[in-house]
Amino acid sequence: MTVHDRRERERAERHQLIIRTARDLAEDEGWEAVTVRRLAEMIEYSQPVLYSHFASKDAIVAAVALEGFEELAGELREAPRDAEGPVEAFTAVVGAYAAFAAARPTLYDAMFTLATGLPFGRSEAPDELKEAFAALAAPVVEVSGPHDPDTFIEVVWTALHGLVTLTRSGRLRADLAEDRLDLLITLMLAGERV
Amino acid sequence: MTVHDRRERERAERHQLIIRTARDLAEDEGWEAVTVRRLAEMIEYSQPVLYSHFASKDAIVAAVALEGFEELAGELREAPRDAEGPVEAFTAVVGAYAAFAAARPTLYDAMFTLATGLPFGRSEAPDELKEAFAALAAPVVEVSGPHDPDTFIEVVWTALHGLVTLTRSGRLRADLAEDRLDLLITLMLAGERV
DNA sequence: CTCGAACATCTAGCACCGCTAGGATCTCGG
DNA sequence: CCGAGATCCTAGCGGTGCTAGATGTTCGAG
Repeated sequence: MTVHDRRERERAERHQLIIRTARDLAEDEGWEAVTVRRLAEMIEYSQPVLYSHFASKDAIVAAVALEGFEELAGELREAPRDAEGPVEAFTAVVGAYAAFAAARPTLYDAMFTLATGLPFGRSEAPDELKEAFAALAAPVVEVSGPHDPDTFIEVVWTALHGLVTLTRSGRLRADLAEDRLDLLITLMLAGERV
Repeated sequence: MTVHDRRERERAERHQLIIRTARDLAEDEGWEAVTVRRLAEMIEYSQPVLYSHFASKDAIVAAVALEGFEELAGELREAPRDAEGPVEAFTAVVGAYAAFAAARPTLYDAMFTLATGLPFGRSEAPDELKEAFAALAAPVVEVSGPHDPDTFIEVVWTALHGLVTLTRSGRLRADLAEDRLDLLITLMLAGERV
């Protein structure tokens, strides 16, 4: 029994090692450097053992993406903690989202550009995803004003996503990211007073 | 002289044929089906001739993307033509942008997700790009209200981009795309009255 | 009119990719 | 002690983007 347990524990550790290695490598050299061969070499196992843990390479980046959603959820929950009033809470959570994307661009790519296989819509989505969305939604609906709350949160989220995505693409004036975020917040909050 | 001219003309035609074939194939079967081998087979030439026209496969999708920016610019210029007043012009151009992305998702991907090599920022950007941006910017700055016009147009564009991107990712309630667009327009216009 | 340079094109192949079949090795219960 | 099952690796398949070198074709100078 104990031997079997140790095996399972070691297997779980190796599972995590794969995810961490993939993430580290992606952050160091970009996702295009993350290949199954390279990963296998780094964890000092042959390629087939990777496939005993994950069905495909995409499943590995999906696992990294899931870690990302978990971390994002944590930071979004933390952000509005000390806020005084709904407007400040909204500003805090939106700022935290933008900060997350700016600080972990590679992870953000995995979550939104690479891991297309992850289900999102409604019920079949993983918990990590729903929790991240909920953590963003909570302070946002508080300032939805006269608008439909579900639509409002979706619009805020998509706008935020577009902002952080294009900011990093080099297609905007690079040094003015903060100004854009401030204006976006202003515009979203202006709706409250309509 | 005339022979040489004919050669050049045929070469230019083949250049266009490559771009059109890549675009058609991508629209039919997705960008992952667009390989150099497949392209070569379809235009009935060997692979190296593709490389006599384009430096890399990425350069081919960049050429498709450039076509996309040209078309987008055209539609954005056309949209506000019959508008009465700046608000209607703004609504029209924003709607045209969303309609373009919804109608040509494959092309939109080439423009914003795949063709990362295309320079955008400021001066070194291709004309097609600057014109598309300008066509969007013209009606948008008219409703920028008290905000900095340059920042306002960037925010509108990024928000719009995020909206159309995530709408197609299946991570939003699929049937409510119009509601989201309407709300986004409302929020952006609310700034005018601040 | 001829012949060598320049051009156009193709065949074949390199190094890599994701992924997997099949065999070797090790572990462990009976 | 032995056979079954788990574990892991070697080797390879069919694909990718890209290119070196050979082959044919065209054209202008002598």
